[in-house]
Amino acid sequence: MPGEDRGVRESIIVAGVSAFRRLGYHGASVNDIVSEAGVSKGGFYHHFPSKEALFVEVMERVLFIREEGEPPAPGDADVEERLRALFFAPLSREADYLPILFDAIKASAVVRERVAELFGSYRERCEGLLRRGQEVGAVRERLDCASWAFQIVASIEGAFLLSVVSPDPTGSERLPEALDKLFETLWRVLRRIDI
Amino acid sequence: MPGEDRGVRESIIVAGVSAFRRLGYHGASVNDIVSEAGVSKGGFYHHFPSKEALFVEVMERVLFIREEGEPPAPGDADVEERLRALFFAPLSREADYLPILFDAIKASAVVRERVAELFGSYRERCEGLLRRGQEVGAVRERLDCASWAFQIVASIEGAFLLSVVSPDPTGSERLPEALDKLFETLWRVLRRIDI
Amino acid sequence: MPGEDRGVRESIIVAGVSAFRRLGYHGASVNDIVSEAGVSKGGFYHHFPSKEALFVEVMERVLFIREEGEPPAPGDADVEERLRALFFAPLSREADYLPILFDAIKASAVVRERVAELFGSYRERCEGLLRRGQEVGAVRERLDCASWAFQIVASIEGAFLLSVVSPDPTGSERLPEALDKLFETLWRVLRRIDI
Amino acid sequence: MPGEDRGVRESIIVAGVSAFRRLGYHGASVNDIVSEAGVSKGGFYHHFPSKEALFVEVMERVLFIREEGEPPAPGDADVEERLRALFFAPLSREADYLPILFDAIKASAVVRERVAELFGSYRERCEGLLRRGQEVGAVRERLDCASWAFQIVASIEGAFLLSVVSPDPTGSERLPEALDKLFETLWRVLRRIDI
DNA sequence: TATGAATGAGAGTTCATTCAT
DNA sequence: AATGAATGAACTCTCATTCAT
Repeated sequence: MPGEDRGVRESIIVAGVSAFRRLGYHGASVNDIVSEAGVSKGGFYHHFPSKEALFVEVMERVLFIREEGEPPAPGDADVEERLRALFFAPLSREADYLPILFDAIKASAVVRERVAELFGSYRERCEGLLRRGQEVGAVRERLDCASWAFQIVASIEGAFLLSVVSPDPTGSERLPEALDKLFETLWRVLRRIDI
Repeated sequence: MPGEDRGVRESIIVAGVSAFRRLGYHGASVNDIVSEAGVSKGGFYHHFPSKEALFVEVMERVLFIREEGEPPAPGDADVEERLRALFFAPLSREADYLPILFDAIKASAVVRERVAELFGSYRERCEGLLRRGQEVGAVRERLDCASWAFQIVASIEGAFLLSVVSPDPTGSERLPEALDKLFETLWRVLRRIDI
Repeated sequence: MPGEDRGVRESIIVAGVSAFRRLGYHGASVNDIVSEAGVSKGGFYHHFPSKEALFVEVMERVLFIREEGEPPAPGDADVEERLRALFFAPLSREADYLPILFDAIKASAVVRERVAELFGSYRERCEGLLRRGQEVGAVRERLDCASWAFQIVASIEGAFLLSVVSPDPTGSERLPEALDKLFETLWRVLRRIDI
Repeated sequence: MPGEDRGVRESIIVAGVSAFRRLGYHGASVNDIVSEAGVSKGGFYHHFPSKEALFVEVMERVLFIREEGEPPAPGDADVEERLRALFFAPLSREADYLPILFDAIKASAVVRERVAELFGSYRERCEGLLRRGQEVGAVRERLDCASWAFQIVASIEGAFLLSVVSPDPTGSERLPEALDKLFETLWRVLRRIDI
């Protein structure tokens, strides 16, 4: 029964998302996950070849920044809007997964590669947008797009990281606000011919 | 023999630094550490109550940004220099320890608290410096110092994080250069009355 | 459809022969076998009550020395020819199945019994042939046929065993040649009135 | 305490010998072995890196045919005696370990290599002895020593194999007697200029 | 007939920690 | 102070077999 099938897989993934979040990659045992999912151990390994494989799937689901919001804007001066959309897209993912990622990264080459890909593609999309801005005249001409793309991603990921580490709610409450300010500043810097 | 004693502790810490870096917090077993240190297991537990305790000590040593370089500047307009020093201080620490931190953070409340403290104090020092800059007139008056301090730390830590994940050397080679540009930009923004 | 039915059974057996050879009795899982056979797990258990049952069937097919080549010789002095045929018959079976047999023998009483039967019947046929040789005058009278039959079988099986274990091709290349020499010697010994 | 140390290792090996014999390589679990040895699982893995490693050690102990009984005979015509000693040496080892060996051989390359070595060295010693017999004049000159050495080992191992498989005690009771006859025959054949 | 998802006991192995010496 | 053998719970993963569909 395909519905049931998808149901079991799905419930394992959901349990995985929750268990990994609560306990970390190493802290969450397959037993934890299957008992939370209400599935037998054999069932788990019927659907996933390993705990690592489940984690990769969980990661895709939780961290992947969807491409939406970007392509439907082929216009002229909408570079700002598109950059803004890209900038705030990570806010939609589950912020507290960043440390868990790094919990897994030493244990799994696959995770390492996937994360590098993730950040790399994000950086590339930033860079592409900046270049397009230059063509259109919305971004200042003499600008090292690659280096600025790196910096943008770094600021965002760093903000996530800090908001997660800080145990007081003030820190995490500050996140959207901080990103807001960050974007305004960056945008000012980027669009001026001369700062 | 107190000299020997300190020698044993020290060699355990050194081995810990290296083993944790290579293998991560979970990946490095106490066996790995003691055999690298040339110390017996009993010796290890004589000096450290647990693996976690060693990790905290290793963390202090590797990540703690020393207060030095800051106090010797009580002058007037040297806020820029002091901010620059603070900004680049993390570069001297071992960059690849950031993911290892997150490997440990889920497994140890102590580590979690210490990391929060670490980032918190760094942010506070940034904020203090910015306020001092406002007093002296080196930083523009109307500036949310707390929020900008957050942003500065985020950019730095984010840059480290990306440089660690990216497998290509370009990414990590880019780090000092990127931080350089980041600082210049930020400083321009911070000091101008009007951007 | 009976044709299809036999086809499924057959393909399971063929896959079993191959999987057991490659991986051994314990090493070959039912999954390995059914996926090699292109059959579902349910299909497997429809045709065989257990993995052990399949192995017994595989064993029959691979190891059983067929009676053919023997009965069509009711003549007088053809004892030598018939003994020679019996002697070399095992060469036609798949030599590398001997260790796999022993892989299974501890796990299955049925296999154990069947193997004992197999070797027993071979020994009996040897013994019968020797006795017939005595009647006919082709084999020396005073000869402990039972004991010599045992010895013949031992030499053959031992040769197989060694040829399988030895990793260098010389060893296995030597097998037919060695059996040749062995037969010549034995035959000389057996047929002489006095050695 | 070195005495205690050797005691634990020893008791694990003894339990291994017994458990492997009763249950086979796959059938004997580490749990079986440690509970028979009265040792904890951790203790087992403190002394042996794996079940496979224990098996290799057990195998050495049970199957290795010690070199003794051979070197103290540098004389002239004692080739017969030395060959006889070599021939019957395997009788002192534990006969029923042969199938267990093959149970393990598919699962472990190390075991496979060690067994090949074992049989190979035995064959070489046979061959050397035959050559020495030729020099001394005790063995007929025109004799393919390599091929006969192979045949001797094959006969012995095959006899063991059969004696183990056959469930009736007659079969195993027959073993020393059969080896006796086998040796007499072989020796006659080997020493005669013309058979 | 045929499917393949589900089972769950049990496999080998790891590891932080303890403690008798 | 120092040793390293010993512990045992917990780990990830396997697999022959069952059974609802």
